Amino acid sequence: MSPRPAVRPGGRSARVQESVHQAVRALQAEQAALTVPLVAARAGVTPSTVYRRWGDLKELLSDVAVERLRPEAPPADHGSLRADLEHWAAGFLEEMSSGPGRSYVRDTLAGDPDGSNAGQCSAYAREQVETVLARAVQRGEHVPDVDTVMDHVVAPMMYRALFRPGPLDAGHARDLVATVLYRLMPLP
Amino acid sequence: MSPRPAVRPGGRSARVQESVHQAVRALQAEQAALTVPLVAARAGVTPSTVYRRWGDLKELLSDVAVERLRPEAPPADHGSLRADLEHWAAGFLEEMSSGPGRSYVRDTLAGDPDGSNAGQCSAYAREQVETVLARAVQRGEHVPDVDTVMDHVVAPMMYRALFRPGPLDAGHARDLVATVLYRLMPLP
DNA sequence: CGACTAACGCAAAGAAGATGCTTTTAGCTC
DNA sequence: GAGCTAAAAGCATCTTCTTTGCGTTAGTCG
Repeated sequence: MSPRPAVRPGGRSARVQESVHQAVRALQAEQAALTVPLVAARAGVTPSTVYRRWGDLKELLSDVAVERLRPEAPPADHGSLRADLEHWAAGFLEEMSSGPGRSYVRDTLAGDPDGSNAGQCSAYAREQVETVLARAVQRGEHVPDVDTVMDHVVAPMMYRALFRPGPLDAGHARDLVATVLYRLMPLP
Repeated sequence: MSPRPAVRPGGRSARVQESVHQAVRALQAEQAALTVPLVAARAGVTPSTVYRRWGDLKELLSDVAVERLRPEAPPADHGSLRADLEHWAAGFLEEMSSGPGRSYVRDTLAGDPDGSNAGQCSAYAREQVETVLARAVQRGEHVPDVDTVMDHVVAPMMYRALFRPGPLDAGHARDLVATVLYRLMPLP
């Protein structure tokens, strides 16, 4: 969340921010070296503008990364809580354990002095889970607590993505969902 | 892990590495600005030495951070699996959610291109858990799988420490342990 | 529509990072 | 344990990034 003062969000400021973010994404896509002067040049902006608004490259990367982690759509409806959760969890694990996904999460954490971007990242996942659970409630299903899902489905996947090298087993997502639904569900 | 080539671990190299690590810790303790030249000066070494061995500041910080995350002693023995796990988990949460602890974990992740330091960080926790479980087996207790504990106790705590701002509830650690022991234990 | 001010551009100064070459010294062989 | 080899550290220099003061532009509000 940190265009530093976050004031004056309209007009030129907004254009500059968008232009700079876009420049970062472009350079990342090209595997190019990533420095403030290069980003600024690509964005058609002077370096000092970037330094003044973001402080340093890490914070800029954190802002760009958290933006990329924003879900593009609510989780698909597969007709049941279990199916919804399994599909969403599989997709989440896929994204977070991919090369780019790992980078985005690490960038988010790295350039985030006050933890607000990390919080936002977690909030995105939480919203998705809440959507799935709310839908299940509408169906009359018995659902677990959001925090239970965060602790026992989201957290284990994120932990493995961050702390374990190597590709992740997709079956793991399914197992975690099954564990929550059939062993951790509060009594009806 | 990564003094770049990691070769020649004796003599001068070792002294330089220790001296540089110590300089980083000293500057961190003083809240001083942290740059390679400053660290080098404090360590009585030329900056180019640091650049050649660690590549950049982030990697150096990662190495120092993972070093600080190494447990100093095996978990205390409190006479039962539950007590051992609860105490260890409480301590772990305390450490990871403290200001410095959070920084160490973030530094570890940030300057770790190949994920080896992150892996080491996770391995430390895993060793501690294994020690607790092995002791319980010796006592004849029925114990959960290490991976189950990692997924449902360690991961949730780490997730909250990293992604949620604000202090953490110590009772949470206890709850997670109870959940694993009484709801997720594989049948005897 | 005019004053106010946040945000940007520009340029210069200061600090950090990179690199070729030399010197030291750990580790190995005989 | 003396000499050889090459890894690692020192040194000097050059490049690049970062910071900062000041003038200008352009949203915003009365």
